[in-house]
Amino acid sequence: MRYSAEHKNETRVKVLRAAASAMRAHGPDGVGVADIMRGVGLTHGGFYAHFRSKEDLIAQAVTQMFADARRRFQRVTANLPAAEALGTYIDRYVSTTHRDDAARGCPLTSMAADLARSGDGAARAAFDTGVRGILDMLAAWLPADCGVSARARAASLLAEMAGAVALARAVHDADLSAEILCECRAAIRARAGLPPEQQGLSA
Amino acid sequence: MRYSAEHKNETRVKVLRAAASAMRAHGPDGVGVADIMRGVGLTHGGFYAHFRSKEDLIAQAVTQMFADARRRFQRVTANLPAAEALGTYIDRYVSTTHRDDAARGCPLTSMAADLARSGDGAARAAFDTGVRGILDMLAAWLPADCGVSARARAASLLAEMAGAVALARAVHDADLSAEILCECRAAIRARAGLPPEQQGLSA
DNA sequence: TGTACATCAGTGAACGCGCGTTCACTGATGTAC
DNA sequence: TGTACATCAGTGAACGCGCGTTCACTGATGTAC
Repeated sequence: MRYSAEHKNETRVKVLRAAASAMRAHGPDGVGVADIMRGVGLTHGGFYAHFRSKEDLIAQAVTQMFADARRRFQRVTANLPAAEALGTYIDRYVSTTHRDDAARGCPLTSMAADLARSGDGAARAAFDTGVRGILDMLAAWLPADCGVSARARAASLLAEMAGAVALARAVHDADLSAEILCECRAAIRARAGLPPEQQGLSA
Repeated sequence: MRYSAEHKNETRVKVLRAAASAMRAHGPDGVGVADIMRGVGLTHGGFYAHFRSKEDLIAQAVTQMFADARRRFQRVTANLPAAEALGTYIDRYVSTTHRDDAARGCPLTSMAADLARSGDGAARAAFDTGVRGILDMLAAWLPADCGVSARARAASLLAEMAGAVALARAVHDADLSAEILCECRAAIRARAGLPPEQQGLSA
């Protein structure tokens, strides 16, 4: 069946979004081409009308993941002043919600190890671009402090955020996992110059 | 050929060590049973004389990884006072050496994402034990500060250490990777109450 | 002490299985006349 | 306007391949007599 040009692009984007979600949840090697196509209501054979290979898909999906995460976040922080946007970002990042929803979360936490082991230059380049984007965003919200540049503080805060969520996901014990998130969130807020979270909002 | 009881155990430990290295470098799904056995000079069929399944091997290898990392570290910090041991731990952890040698490094950075996706209860329990061990070790070196418990500070510092190395490994650009390690190491040392590193030691 | 047998770590061929990829085919739609 | 043809997204069977696992077998050594 012949389809319009817009139809083809719509399908491509649907496959890309499905891949970006599934790969964040299960890793790039944890999802098959057939799984992704089935999730979009197609069969695996059609995949190669849109992507040269699975490697090509992974590289494009990495860009898609950062775009997804950024869009979701900007929907919440539009027009907030710097301190509030930063506080919102930290609280949403270092949360049980983010921990439990890797499919829609930040690629840093879910994809870093897979990409570190991968020889796929395009995917890694896309990852670098994504990391720089987040660092720039954080640095723009942060004033320099005690002679440490905003950029340096951004790198340090981002590392703790990503590490906290990665650890909280890996740890099986619910109390230990919650403890890690809670302590890290408090430390990160303090380091970012934000007031402590209000008590009583969480159980 | 019949072998002595010690021989069997020696083989088991050799397989376990080889698995612990290879899995940290390539992920548990990135190494095959046959690869590991070949690395020890045996064929794949003999594997099942030592382990019930690959899942069983992974769980035991996780324990082995933490033991390996701990032994390597204790060799360097034996009998050091707390502040020096802590400083040594941080400097070694957040380093290009550790970044470039995942096979002999901390399982937190290399295995967290894989275990988070895994349904293997035994492996995850072993990981929890390992995380608690590192947290206890760090907490013992850290005094409480500003009403924040040593344990809470340990969790926060460990998250940044693990996150920094994970990011530095994933990022492809050498400058960005080095920048992340350098800034995070400085921030972590400062937060741990240690003096800044001496300049001039690194190029 | 010497002999016959049992044991069992290790071998290597074989098995299902799922994966990424290929390919001949389909058929609705765009295009040329 | 109507007709013949070309296009190409999508189908589904088939392919090689590597993986985890099984299994009949080997043969040096421990054990029973």
